[in-house]
Amino acid sequence: MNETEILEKLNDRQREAVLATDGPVLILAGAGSGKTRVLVHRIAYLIDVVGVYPSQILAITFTNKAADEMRGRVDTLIGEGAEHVWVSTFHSLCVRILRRHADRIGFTRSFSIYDSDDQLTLMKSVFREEHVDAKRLKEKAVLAAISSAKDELVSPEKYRAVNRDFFGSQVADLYERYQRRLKESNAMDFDDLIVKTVELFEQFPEVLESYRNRFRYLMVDEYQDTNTAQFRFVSLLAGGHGNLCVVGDDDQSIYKFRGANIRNILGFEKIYPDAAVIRLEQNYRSTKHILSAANEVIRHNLGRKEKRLWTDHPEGEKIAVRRFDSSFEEAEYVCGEIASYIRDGLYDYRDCAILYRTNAQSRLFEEKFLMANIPYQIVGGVSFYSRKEIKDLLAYLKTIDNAVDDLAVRRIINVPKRGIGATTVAKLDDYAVSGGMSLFEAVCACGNVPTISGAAAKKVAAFSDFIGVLRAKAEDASVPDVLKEVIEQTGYVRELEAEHTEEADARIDNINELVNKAAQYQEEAETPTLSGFLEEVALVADIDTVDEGDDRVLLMTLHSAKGLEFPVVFMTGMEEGLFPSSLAIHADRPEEEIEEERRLAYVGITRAKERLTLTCARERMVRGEMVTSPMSRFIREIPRDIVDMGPVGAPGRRVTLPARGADAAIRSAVLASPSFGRPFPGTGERHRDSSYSNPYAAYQKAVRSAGGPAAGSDGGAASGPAGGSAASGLNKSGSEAAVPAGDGPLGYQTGDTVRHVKFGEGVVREIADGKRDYLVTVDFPSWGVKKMYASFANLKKV
DNA sequence: TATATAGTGTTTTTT
DNA sequence: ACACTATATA
Repeated sequence: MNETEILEKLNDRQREAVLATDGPVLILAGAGSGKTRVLVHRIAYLIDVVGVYPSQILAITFTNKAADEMRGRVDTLIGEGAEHVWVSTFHSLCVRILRRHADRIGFTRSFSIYDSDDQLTLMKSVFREEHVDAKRLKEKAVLAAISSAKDELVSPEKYRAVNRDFFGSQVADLYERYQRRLKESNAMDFDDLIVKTVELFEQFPEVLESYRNRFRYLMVDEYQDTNTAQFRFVSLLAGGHGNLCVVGDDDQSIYKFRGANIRNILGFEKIYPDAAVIRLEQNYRSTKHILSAANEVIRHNLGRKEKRLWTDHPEGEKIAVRRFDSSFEEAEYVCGEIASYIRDGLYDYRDCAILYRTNAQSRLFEEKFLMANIPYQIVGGVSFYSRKEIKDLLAYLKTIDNAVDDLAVRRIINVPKRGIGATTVAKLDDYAVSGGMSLFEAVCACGNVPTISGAAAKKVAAFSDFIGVLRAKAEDASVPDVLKEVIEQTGYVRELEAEHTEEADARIDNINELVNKAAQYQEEAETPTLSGFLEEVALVADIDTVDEGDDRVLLMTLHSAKGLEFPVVFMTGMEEGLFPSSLAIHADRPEEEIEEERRLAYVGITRAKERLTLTCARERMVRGEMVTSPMSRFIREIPRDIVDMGPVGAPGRRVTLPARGADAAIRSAVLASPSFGRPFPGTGERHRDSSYSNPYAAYQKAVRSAGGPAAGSDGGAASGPAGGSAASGLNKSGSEAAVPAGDGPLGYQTGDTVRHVKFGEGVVREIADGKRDYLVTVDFPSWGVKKMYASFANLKKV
């Protein structure tokens, strides 16, 4: 491409950003201002006009998803040679560097990467070793302190020097011990990946020099979220040539809890006085109303770089604000709205996203979506890789790959049960510690351990032989083959198959999925290795696995939503105490914390392209307790003239009707009904009903593993609210709700065979007349008995 | 050594 | 509400 072609599709500011190739550049990119576009065009310009080799360009992102997207767009725009541009996340880039030079800092190239579960396990072990009473000091609190220290590049020694109080010196001890254990296990935690790379660069200038020569042009995305360690890493790399282009938006800095240092972006010009500063303020994503809401909310923050996003898009719909009596009604409303969008052909499921502050909030929506048969995907929460069966199998791979990974060995030494109990393991452990060896070395030498009896020793020896066989196999087998061998030889799946429970079946599905991932890795990796696979597995975030092609509603936290956009966004749980979180409200320095929450609100609002709905509930269950909350201040910060308060009343009054999908007659009928304006009938009962929540858990597993509510499920949905006593309050269709029971409005009745879009044909068992909708029980031969609301199920008589 | 049970504490957000 | 831990028991 020539210069004109690259520049013609950009606005003035964007063009400026592309043309500022050399020296430090700060691009303040407001939400939706086309920053990825700028970065990709900048790369094209560097290669095609400036003549930089693709391999000399490095772009760093925070998530694999962002990296993949940029990779794809670079490939499309540039074509030939584009594959040599480095596009990577901080963490995977650091792993690549560390593997190459691991021996210099006392590790081998097959070092393990510990996730937060592993960290906790290790810290618990350190507590035991140090005889620390877990009642006095929490493992998680210590890990948090250590993590913050690492974010700030504070070593155990330095930590000790700075924190002289009791807690401080205790943590310093544990920090030191923890690091030693990691090193003995040839393992690093997430934070170490950055810290160790910085150490490598600082201790071995020639290594740093080689990377400085290699990467002549650096670009860092989401710069507002870099912590001190990442900042140092970037500064070191850019140190020679100074060609460092950072892109960020201080208003979207939402990772302070993870050590993100907003000063990195606010002070960029101080650190690099000759930096070119470019502001991208034209928004290409949202309507005028949505943008105004975002601008008005974020305006309440002090100490930000003044900017005001604008757009030439139409005004669009006003911001819908809906307040409900309970969180159940809130979920029902959102569900009903989405159903009506689909019914009216306005949007697809994939156009809609539900955002919330905490992962726990997803449950309510999930229940409603299951009932309504709406396809959905939850991002975050329990990760695929943190499931027991997956962690077990990965621990086998780690044991094969990195024999000194004590944590992995300990995890599988008696999985499946082979009669090596806690006592034997403790003896092996003692022997290992006294002999200064790893646990697995002790296992191999168990014949020499005097305290272990003959019978136990035999079992331990069998285990070490077993690993030996697997290791031999791993020498020349592919990753999926090694994994399959482990599954076969351990009988892991056979054992699960024998259980014949839904949970076991879900676990088997997960295992198959893991084999698929291994096979995919083997296909795609340049030089596939066990370490490489384990690393890829360790560094994926849940958001990375979201497939744009699937037609489903996405549910995720506001944090996960950063960088994404959707035509329709619901921001839910907009209540004081939840969002902003009560932890922020009652923090030592509340103003600061509230500002971070406000930035989170800003991120949420700016995800919406066309429609934005903010919902809140007067009452909701929080950890088993009913909590009453006022509406979030962030709603109040939006000017009233761009807010649509709903069909009846204003926020603060009872608003429980859908804005759409109900005509005037229906509306007045519902208004007149005795249930309107009173606590939702039966919600409390329903939630206490264990038949509702328990099967749901199993159902949920099946759903998650199969990627949608339609697959892999059976009886779960059958145990909905008993007898339809608490009918769906708000459904999409007024006409169905208003007509009395009978086969007239539904077009079928008990005994009829009906067709469902997902479950196929089934026989109607029961039609219960709920308050506002019918609850239909259908027996699907291949899926089991299901209860569903008539207006959502869209059943057709056959 | 493995399992059932009662009691305990916990959560904001995540690479 | 839920998961995890310590304890008792087979």
